[in-house]
Amino acid sequence: MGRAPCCDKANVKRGPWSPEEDAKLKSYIEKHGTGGNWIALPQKIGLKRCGKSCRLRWLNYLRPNIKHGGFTEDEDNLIIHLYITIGSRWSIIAAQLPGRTDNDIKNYWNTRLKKKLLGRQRREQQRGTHRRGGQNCNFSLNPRPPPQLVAPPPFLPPSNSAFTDIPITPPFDPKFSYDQPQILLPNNNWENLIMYDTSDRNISCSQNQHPFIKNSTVHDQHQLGSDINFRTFDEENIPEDQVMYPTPQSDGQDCLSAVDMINSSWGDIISCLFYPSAISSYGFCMPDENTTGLLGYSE
DNA sequence: AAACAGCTCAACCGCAGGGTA
DNA sequence: TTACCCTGCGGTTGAGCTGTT
Repeated sequence: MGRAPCCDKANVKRGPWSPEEDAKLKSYIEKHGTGGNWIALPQKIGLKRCGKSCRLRWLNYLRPNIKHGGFTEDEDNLIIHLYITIGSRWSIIAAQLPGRTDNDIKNYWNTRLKKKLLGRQRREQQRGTHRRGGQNCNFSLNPRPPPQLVAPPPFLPPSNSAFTDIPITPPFDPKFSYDQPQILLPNNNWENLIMYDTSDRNISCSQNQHPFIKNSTVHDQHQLGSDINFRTFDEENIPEDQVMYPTPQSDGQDCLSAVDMINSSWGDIISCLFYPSAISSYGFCMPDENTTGLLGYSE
């Protein structure tokens, strides 16, 4: 038996939306909201549309402050960077670009940006191997690794710092995932946890503090034994002068800025940290059997 | 002017996962 | 625990537009 359809396809209109339909939907949602039920919405308004279609139309077209087309160079670079870092997670990428929808970005990537990046890659290859952070670096347009990462990125912790490697022994806690990332520590002490990026800059993270926001408090932080599961941060009303910006890298490949990160959930950021690609700025190391982690304590 | 190819992007589809009875 | 409903997501489609021959 097949899956039950979400609506009666014989009795719903499909295809492009008319201005009248747009007006009906927009006016209703602006007055009453969605009511938390998209399926029931079209019947309430008297639209012969599937609830999913209404939702899509609102989110991608009618919602206020939507921008269409005209992507800036900065937006291009951010999309490329995020795609290479986290793959085709369009909703997360869209969350970093105010006014842009995941559908728009997906279309833009598939029709133009991918070609642009391929062109850039070809030019780089013609000029020789692209170098970054002192290491050879070839990136791929299929960057998202399978869920079980085994090979660590090319990164070594700074040799001259007071740094103690903490062995992280696989297999990972099965709770580890993109969406509920965890940092596994060998004990409960995570005072002055240090995170390194690929250019040896460090970002200190004291207990209960957002690593990029001074004097911030971590809410809903779960610590079970040696597992720390970051979940929710109070991301509103953060004074600009309280945000610590990681400095741009000398090779021009900027890392994600702290502000960009604040606009998304911390889980997304940690995902980036744990899923570095060849040119990811933040080089958390996914250990194999012989590597130690890049989590460390200052002394 | 017509035919064709390539491109764009709105819309659709099916699946996964969360919530709830 | 299970079944069902709903939402959100990423992949895909196809109508319409634009450029080329």
